[in-house]
Amino acid sequence: MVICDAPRPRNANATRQAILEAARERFCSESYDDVGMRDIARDVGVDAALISRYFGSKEDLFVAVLDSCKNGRDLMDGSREDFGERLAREIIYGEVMPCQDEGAGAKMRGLLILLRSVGSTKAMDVVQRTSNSRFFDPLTQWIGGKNAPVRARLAAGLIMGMAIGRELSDGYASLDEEQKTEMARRMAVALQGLVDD
Amino acid sequence: MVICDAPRPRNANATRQAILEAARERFCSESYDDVGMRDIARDVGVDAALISRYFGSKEDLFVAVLDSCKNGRDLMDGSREDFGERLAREIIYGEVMPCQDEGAGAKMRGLLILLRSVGSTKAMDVVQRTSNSRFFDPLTQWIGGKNAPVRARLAAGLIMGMAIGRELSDGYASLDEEQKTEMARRMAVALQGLVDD
DNA sequence: ACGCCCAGTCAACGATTGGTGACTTTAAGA
DNA sequence: TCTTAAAGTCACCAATCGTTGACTGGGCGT
Repeated sequence: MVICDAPRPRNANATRQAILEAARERFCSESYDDVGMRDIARDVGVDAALISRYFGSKEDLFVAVLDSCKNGRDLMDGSREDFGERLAREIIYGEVMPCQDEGAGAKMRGLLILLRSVGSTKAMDVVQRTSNSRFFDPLTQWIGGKNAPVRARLAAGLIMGMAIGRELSDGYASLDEEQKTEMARRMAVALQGLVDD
Repeated sequence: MVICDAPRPRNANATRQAILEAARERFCSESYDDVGMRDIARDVGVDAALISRYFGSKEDLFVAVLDSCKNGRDLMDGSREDFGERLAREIIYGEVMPCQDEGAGAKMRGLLILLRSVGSTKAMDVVQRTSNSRFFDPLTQWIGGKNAPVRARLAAGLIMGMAIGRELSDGYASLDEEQKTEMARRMAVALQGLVDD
């Protein structure tokens, strides 16, 4: 997205970071398969070969990206009481997608990438191997209480489902403001119920 | 999956149907991108060129598959009262995936394909163009009542989210039987609440 | 029994993919 | 200023993709 015409200063560390950020941006707005090394390279203003050089393979880069983002852990910041409402607003009212750099939507990047990866067999292998320690376990611990694993998984599923639903419905464009409010309300209740219970 | 060594009788219509079924099977267990024309052809026991010949392009084949399957409409058969429970069991207890030919899981093929397509840009274009009339509208009508569009979308999102969650958690292998039961119960309640309300 | 039409095969195409090794260029230290 | 290690580029590879056009062979009508 951000192409800088000025020649980038020769700084391996900064370049590596820039690649990581560009990849993160790509991976959360397109699927694993749809993202090409050359796309990322073009975003950074660098040759694609450099990415292989720094990160090994595309799969390794993907893992590095998953490691670099917050995987929804930020969602657990803030009060427990309005978790449902906060998250529902984040999902319904467009602050989630597209993911802007360091913007409000940044919170859910890890989840978005998870979501985008559902299709690809290769990406799912990676995600499956790491999603427990990376996402479910922290969420489970944060939720706590009785049946925490079950509630955490339901909550995660709910969140992802809503994100997909939003995607499929083109941002709920066909719903009027009242319906959106109703949707946010219901979703907040459902989520909060899983946190509290 | 099903490879028949015996030479298939020369019957264009039957072959066309066989291709459609094999493609449906593939598309609901792998993503659009991961499914290759050659894979489908091998399943049927036919050359890949024949598929292009019969269906035009891969995208056209995908549309034909979406048209040919029931898109979850079967879910609306049976009583309204235990919809939540039926569906929850279907999702949690493995009758959904993998989709078997004409088996219990066949009901949700359309949804599964939807799910598998989330990643691919090309497949999503197709799905987005058609998912309203194909899926959301019938569901909305079946659900009926106040805020039907909102409730239908929430239900669809919930279902898809649970399916993804299951996928990510390798069929909830890490949950014991009691936890699975609890999960099914909670999910049934959530779904039924959306249908009834 | 012959011939024809069409179901199906085969080889190859152009494009695109991730990845590799040799090359060039830059910046920093002596 | 000269040297050198590293940063970055370039050309190319092997594999795979969907798709095409020329070809083959079997079954049906006559």
